[in-house]
Amino acid sequence: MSRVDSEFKNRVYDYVAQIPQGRVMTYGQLAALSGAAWAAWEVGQIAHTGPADLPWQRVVNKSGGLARGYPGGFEGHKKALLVEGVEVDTEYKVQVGDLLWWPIDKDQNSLPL
DNA sequence: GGTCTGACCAGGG
DNA sequence: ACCCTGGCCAGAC
Repeated sequence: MSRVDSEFKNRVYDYVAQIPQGRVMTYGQLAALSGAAWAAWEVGQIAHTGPADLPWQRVVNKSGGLARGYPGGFEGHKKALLVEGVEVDTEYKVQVGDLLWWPIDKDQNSLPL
């Protein structure tokens, strides 16, 4: 069995589904939370091949950069984010420092899962 | 079966 | 700040 099994995938799906509108998460973050910190790349593949009804536009890379392979390319990704009220600069990046979502409530220090 | 690529990341030069 | 490398894995040829 592979080290990145369907369990990992399902966790990624769960986390992505829980990202609130207007916030973002990173690939590495999702990978680490799902139990495979080295599998950030896998998360990208999962995003590419996974269910289209999940808000993949809320997933960006560590620098806030958008995804090449998003349907419609950078433009498509940018548009999808703008609809949600997320500002995207001319370099196709978002302010990840302000918008990054973390499933742990920092104030209450509790886990929603 | 080997080899290459990829919606990535961290570290070193 | 840039470019390169190693890491690890799944899919496509």
